Amino acid sequence: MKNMHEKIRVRFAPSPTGPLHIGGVRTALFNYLFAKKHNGDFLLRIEDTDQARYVSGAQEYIMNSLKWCGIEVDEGINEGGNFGPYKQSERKEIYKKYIQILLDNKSAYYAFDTPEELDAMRKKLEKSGSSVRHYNFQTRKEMKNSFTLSEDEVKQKIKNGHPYVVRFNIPENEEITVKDIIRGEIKVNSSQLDDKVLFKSDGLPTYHLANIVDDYLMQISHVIRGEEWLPSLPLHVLLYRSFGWENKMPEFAHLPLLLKPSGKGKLSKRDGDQLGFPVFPLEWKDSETNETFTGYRESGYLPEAFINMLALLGWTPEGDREILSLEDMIAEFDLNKVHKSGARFSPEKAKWFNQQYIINTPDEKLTDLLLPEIEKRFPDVDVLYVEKVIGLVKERMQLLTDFYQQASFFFETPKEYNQKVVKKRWKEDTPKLMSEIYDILKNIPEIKFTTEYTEQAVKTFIEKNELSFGKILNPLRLVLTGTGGGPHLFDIISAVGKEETLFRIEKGIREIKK
RNA sequence: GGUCCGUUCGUCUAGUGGUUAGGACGCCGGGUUUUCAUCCCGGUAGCAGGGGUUCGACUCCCCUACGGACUGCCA
Repeated sequence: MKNMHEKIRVRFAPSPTGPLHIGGVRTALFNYLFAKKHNGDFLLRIEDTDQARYVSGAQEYIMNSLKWCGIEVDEGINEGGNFGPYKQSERKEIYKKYIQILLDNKSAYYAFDTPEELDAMRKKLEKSGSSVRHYNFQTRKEMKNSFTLSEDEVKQKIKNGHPYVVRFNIPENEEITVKDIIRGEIKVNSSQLDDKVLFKSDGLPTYHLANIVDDYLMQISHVIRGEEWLPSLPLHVLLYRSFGWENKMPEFAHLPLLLKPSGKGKLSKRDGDQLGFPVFPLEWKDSETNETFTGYRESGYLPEAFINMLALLGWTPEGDREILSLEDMIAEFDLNKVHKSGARFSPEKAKWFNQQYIINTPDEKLTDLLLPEIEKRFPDVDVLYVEKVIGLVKERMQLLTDFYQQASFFFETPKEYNQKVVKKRWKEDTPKLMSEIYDILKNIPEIKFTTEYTEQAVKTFIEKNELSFGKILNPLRLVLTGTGGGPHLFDIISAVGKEETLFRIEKGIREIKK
């Protein structure tokens, strides 16, 4: 099959039925990577043909999510383009025109069955033990449609405003071979397919019709979507044929699904909050239930880490490299290297990616990201001081939000002391030793209160008195930070300054008791 | 139930007939840091099972098992 399209054009076509979950983000990302790799266009099309499931705010949420991820849309509602409108609810007239073509060439037909009648038909088939439960070449003979009703009856019903749908006339016993870039050739017999509704009684098309018409009209060259669409691929191919567009048919690639971290099934909306990790890129508030779902952004992930992690779920670049920028990914992306099987999402690895990115992000940039929130907690902080602190603690942050527990003692005197550390490090003679350190530090002039100088002074004291380093350094750390860990001790001392250091030592001696 | 898709360490994966089956996360141990983290070194652990094809199968074919998707006037 030759690709008839001179220009690569792909689309991400979500339904605004709620927040985009990370599987959707990955689909968008792969579309974007593929487009950019081949100097093509990436379009965003909103598929809102189901007004019953429409959720307000979802469309904006989708756009904001892509933006946060650094996925730039070339054509869409906000960006414009020559193939609009990019929202299906605004394309009603177009679909009406195209469904008529199918009706005229007998590829589609009218059906008048009520939901109850359809339900009864399916129940009956199930009860009879039949393997097929579809509305198809067989069962349609017993239902109310263009095959069982006379042409006049059909016309009359429509004229009288009787609700109807338009169904696809699937041929009987025809071997259909479809090609998927990731999975190769797939063969299906048309008798297994059902006469899908293409046009609903509310005057709007279903996904299948709208999708094919729009992809054709928008000159989409490659359809890259989730694996859940694979079963309807034969139907879509048949639709292209019925329109006579087979030579303009896009190529298809069905992406493997994202699975739960443990247990069965694909990742779902609920998993995140139950298992303690986000499934949405951005925070989402459900306006109906007032529930809030956390997002990667709010949890302290860097977008670059987030998309890097996502990209490697189902795709591997050449070589052993795992840390890749968006540009790297574009350069390396290859649909043929996308896997066939579903990938289990790992929160642990997601954190690891984020940590790598935090470590490699310049202090200045991290400061920009964190400053607004830091200022809320500690008003009047000095920007340069914050930047310095970030430099000292960033390698022990997995999430941006870890900053507060890692660095609070740089901004405020410890309120309490970790009892485990107290027990282990605070001995009988510690208060006396601490007060000696107090005196030493007190004698250092303000201007010489640097990391190097204070360190030298304390070490000299230790050596002169033939003490162990741990005996001094550990309790000193405790009074300064309240805990047993953290950056280099003398970096902390010089950062908080002479006055505060002395105050903390004095406070520690006074408050810490065994 | 039916149709289709899939199956390499716990997880993400490399691997396309001949490899000591490689890497990463996690976990464990060691070193550096007299702290924690980072970093470095080492260890742990895998081709779902059964038949073929072949001189030779993780790689090709079939069956079974398991997993997944779909089976709506939802996408």
